[in-house]
Amino acid sequence: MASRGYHHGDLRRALLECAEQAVSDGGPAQLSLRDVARRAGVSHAAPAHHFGDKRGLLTALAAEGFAQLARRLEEALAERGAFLDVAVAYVDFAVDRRAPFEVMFRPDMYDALDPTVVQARAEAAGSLALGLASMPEDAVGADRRVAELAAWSLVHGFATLWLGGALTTDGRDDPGDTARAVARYLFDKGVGPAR
Amino acid sequence: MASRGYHHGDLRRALLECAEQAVSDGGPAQLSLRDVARRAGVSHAAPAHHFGDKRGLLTALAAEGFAQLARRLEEALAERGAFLDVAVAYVDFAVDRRAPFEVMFRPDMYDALDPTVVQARAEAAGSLALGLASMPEDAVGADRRVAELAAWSLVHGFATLWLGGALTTDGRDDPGDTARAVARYLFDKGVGPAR
DNA sequence: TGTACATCAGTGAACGCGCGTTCACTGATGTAC
DNA sequence: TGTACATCAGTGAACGCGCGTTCACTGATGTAC
Repeated sequence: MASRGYHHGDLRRALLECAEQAVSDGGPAQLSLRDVARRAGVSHAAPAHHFGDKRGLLTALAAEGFAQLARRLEEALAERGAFLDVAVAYVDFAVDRRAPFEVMFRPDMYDALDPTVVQARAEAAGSLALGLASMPEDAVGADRRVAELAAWSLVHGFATLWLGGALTTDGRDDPGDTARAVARYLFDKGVGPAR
Repeated sequence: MASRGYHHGDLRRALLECAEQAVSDGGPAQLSLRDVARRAGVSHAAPAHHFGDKRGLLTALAAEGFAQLARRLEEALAERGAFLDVAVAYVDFAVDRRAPFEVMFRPDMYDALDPTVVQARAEAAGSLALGLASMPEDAVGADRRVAELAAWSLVHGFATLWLGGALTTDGRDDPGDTARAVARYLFDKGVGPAR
């Protein structure tokens, strides 16, 4: 636990945080173990010691990301109780936890079959579906599977476009607000101004 | 125009096609000029000769992609005339022109301000909006801008999730069919079975 | 029909760089006695 | 309280590799005369 000296204390944690920063700066593909080590002020061989190899580091990042997304969606559902809030939470996660989000949906870059990843991802998907289940029956329609897919596509697409800089922010600059208006659109057409 | 010999004929075209293949194989980030040259059976300095540098090649790829997307959306609108068809065309493009699609929405990798790119992108966006304009007034609702955003998010999200392998194809394996059901959901809830 | 010349598409050698991975090592820590 | 030892986190030198870019070049083509 000594923060200085030969032993770091919690280097694994620190490396993950630096990796996240690195992904934020240059995207998942630019990530390099040496850069992460540099950011953490540690020898370049240290990351390999903790994660085996580059793939291992990305796998850890993805697993953490899914776990946190699941937690956030659950919280939104528990606190607010409506699908709209879950949708907004999804977009919020993508925006302020951009790095893990981008890694998570690039399964070719990490071990997507890693048990930790698989479980965390299932939890996140479950929360989203649960959010949808809170909608009144007639708003969801006949095919619940299609509704789930549409809901996921909508929030995921909005988040992706936003992150990709494809959306011009004319006027409203808070993605959460815009996301709410868009998500509301899915189940309640003809809304007035957002919020 | 001689296809053999020192002069290639249309090496620029050939390089773009090889680049697309390379992106299909390994993603945009893996693209390397040397690999593209190798695929085209040409010296590794040749791509630089045509595109200046790596960024130039990706810019050309993106410009072509947006132009083709715009064309496809226009065609779908002209032939079928309904928003649903435009939505399906968007997803189809993403699926069978995966490589350019992935490049297009990673604007940090190329020169997004390139005039050719800007124009082609605007055309594509216009076609999508036009598709939406074909919907009856009461299906679109009060805020057309939000409707456009929702529509784009929906198709883009679906396409992205599909490409990312996030969607388990239980049963229906044609993305177009599923996309149609999902898109229909946006404006016409409570549909029965897809198609 | 033939010759000189300009143009430019494509070559290939060379450069320096950052990377992932390996491996023998060393320093710090905790535990057994 | 002190000593020996096992454990393991982190080091640093070394390797081989593929990359982007540069640059003087060469071969093919078209055009002027």
